Amino acid sequence: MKNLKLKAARAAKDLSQAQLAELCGVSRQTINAIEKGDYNPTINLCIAICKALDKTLDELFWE
Amino acid sequence: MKNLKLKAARAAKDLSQAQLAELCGVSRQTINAIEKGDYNPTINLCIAICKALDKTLDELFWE
DNA sequence: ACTTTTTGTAAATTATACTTGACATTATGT
DNA sequence: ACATAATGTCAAGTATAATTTACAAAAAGT
Repeated sequence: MKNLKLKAARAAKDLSQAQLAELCGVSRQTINAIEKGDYNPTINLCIAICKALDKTLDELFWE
Repeated sequence: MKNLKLKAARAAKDLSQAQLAELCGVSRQTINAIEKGDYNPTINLCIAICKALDKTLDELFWE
């Protein structure tokens, strides 16, 4: 299941997947895979993504 | 850094590390390591832990 | 005191998150 | 139409989350 909340939050900040990846210190493919929803990132990466997008874990990764 | 919020939430449910591990489908050592704080669990495991303890991600894993 | 449960910790293995590099496709702009 | 940026996806490699087995040390119970 795709993570549309993440996709929307990234769009709201006008960031590309590559730019968000840079901010989080991971590869573009990793961000793409998370948005696509076909895997299971670590909590530290989720936190880095949240901070980059000014969101909390519950806002982006809770059902 | 130890995850004391997790430890407290588990205590509040009167669950041992082994019982919580069972509920989450992981090993006791994994729960121990997360409480001890020396590593980086996946988001799916964090969510399983939250559900077992009736907490949200922000309550247990957000600083 | 003794027993039992719970916790802390370690080493070796397995599963999987994440990387790099590459290419195709879709959007956006001029 | 053409160029460029952005996204989707694959395959092979590396890093590390999570497992198993095992043992020692606290904590809790009787």
